[in-house]
Amino acid sequence: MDGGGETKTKDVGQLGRVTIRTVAAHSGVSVAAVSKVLRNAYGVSDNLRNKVTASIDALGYRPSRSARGLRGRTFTIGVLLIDIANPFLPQVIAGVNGVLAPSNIRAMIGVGQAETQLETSLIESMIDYKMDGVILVAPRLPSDVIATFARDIPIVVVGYHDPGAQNFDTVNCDDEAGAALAVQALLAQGLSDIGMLTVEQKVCYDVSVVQQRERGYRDAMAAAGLAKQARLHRLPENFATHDAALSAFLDDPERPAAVFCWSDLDAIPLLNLAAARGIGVPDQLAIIGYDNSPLGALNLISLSSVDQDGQGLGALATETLLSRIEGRKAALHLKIPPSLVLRRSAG
Amino acid sequence: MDGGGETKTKDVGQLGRVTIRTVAAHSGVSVAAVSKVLRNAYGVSDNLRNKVTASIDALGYRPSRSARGLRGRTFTIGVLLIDIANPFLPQVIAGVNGVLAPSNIRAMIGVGQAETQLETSLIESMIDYKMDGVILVAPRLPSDVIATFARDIPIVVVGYHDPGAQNFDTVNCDDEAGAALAVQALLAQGLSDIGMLTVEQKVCYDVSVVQQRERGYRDAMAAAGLAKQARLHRLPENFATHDAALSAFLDDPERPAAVFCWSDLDAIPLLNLAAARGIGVPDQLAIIGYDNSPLGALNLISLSSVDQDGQGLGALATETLLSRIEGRKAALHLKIPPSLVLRRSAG
DNA sequence: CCTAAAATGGAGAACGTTACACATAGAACG
DNA sequence: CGTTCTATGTGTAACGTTCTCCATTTTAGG
Repeated sequence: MDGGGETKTKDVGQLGRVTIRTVAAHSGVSVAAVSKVLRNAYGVSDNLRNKVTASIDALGYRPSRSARGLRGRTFTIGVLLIDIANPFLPQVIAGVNGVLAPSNIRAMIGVGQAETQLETSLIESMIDYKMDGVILVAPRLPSDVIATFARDIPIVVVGYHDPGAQNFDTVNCDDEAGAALAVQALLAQGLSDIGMLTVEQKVCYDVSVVQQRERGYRDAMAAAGLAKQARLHRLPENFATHDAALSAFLDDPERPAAVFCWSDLDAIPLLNLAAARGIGVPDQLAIIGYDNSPLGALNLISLSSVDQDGQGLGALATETLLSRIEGRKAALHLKIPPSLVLRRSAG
Repeated sequence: MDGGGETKTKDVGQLGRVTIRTVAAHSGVSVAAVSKVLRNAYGVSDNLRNKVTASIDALGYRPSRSARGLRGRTFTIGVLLIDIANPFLPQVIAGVNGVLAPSNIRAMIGVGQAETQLETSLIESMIDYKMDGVILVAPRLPSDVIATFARDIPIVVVGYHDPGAQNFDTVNCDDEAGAALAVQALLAQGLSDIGMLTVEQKVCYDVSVVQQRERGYRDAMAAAGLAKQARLHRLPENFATHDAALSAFLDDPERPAAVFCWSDLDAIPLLNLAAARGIGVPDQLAIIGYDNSPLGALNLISLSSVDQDGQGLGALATETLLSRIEGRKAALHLKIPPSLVLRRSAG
């Protein structure tokens, strides 16, 4: 039988793709039995399992995900990223891949480029591919649109504060607490003239991390008896115009002595522009960013920043999605705590 | 009939997924006719096409990619990235997405994390999903392994110099020319004591961009009559130990007056470490990197760097893959020219 | 008008796997 | 030994679409 098996291996190799039928013939059992082994279904003897597993190994069989998608699981999850250049996102992906590595589940990533139509199209592609579930990272989609998708596929959303959602899960850093950490650190340094640089976000503002960070800033200022001094400086939505807006902020004669910036994406350019103007950081302007991106750690930049543990977020979102895929219906809304990393720009 | 069509829309919405059978019934034609319309196949009258298209729109029908994968095209291409944190890669992805945007083809990305096993597993997933083709970006896979995969799926490889490959295409920046640009710029500044910082790469060194950049450096030095002075300083393969190696390079009493660095990934930390040591850049050490990553443009860093047009690479790779998917068999090996961006670190 | 060629639309099987129903063998119990 | 229960393995249809073959209709030319 073994010799025959080897002969068949060679013949099969010339006949095209190894299918479940090939494995069944090779191990002398039915197609349904092979399928049961593959799905780890109940009602399989050890003997049969060993026979089938040996044939799978000998033939190098891999199931077709397309065929599986018609009836069962594909062992793939989709991850939709708002864009790929944000230095926070590699950490999230590392967290996702870290959880999946020991399994046969793989992550496929779509990059939405902060365009609602492309985001929608990519989610649809993931549904049409019958992926087992989807993680959305900072999507620009209204909650009811996500809920509609959630009828077709399990969904976990990261960087999206919608605690009332019932059809999908959310996993977030506690952005209010993060902003408060920044304000408190500046206060602890004797600074009280503390502004916040935020950014315009017309789409989905109510569920955005931006709104949460603004609220955290305002509440922390109020808690310190500085509610009247709290000031938001709002950058325009179009990222390409941020340098001009940051320059205007720096050149404003009423510029605060310290600033909490909504993201390292703008804190680092701010620091850079300040240096070019001879504005001393932190002496004339203390700066705290958000995300603790790796480039902020460079000595030449040395940005203080709130760390939201992107890797932890990615890992938790993945575990949450896997539990939803397994059948959980009740929505989970999870928050992880931020931390503050102090560097030269403040403290 | 129109009223009946509307009634059916509502009923179908309650019966689950809209399938090709739903569309056929709605438009009063056969399943095969609808399929012909979807595939833009020959033998479809305008009248029938209009009827079917109207039904598709009315029902919001989207074909199942799983089902399509069993027999036809899925209109999805896979992109395998070596890792996601490399600042060059967002440009590549932007190039890919730019070419695909007007079509219904979508890109799904896998992140290999420079691990051969994970890379292999992700490519297999893309094959098992019956994606139409795959772009591999700087893969750590031997040429014969890629050729084996290319028997199952159209492949274009980026950042991988294998001009003899017959079963897959390559799209690269001319890395030799890029290195030469850097050397020539330093020579033009009167510098002749020019070293190169490169990195150990045991896997696939022969096809690597590293080897090409080393060769370009050596040839340019030789062309300037400086062959004897050409020196490579090799960083270890483990990225986590690069800071220590860069520090050792900076502390070496025989440190050259200028250095061409294989990548901004190490050029920026080098610049950072030099500043921390009070080493004047470019006066005591001129530095040119490779990739022209966005952070190198920050005033606080201001790194001179070879630009390899990541976006152009991504776009060209995508177009090349699409032509291979359409049936081209002859291998293409394309190179695009680099350019040099001079900033404060050299120039 | 007739004939031949081209265009059109449909029937039905293929694609590769899963899930369900059920026949049968083996185990447990009186 | 006979009956009941449990475990195992199999047959077969479903899943949603594409592809091939071919019957019929339409078009073109004499």
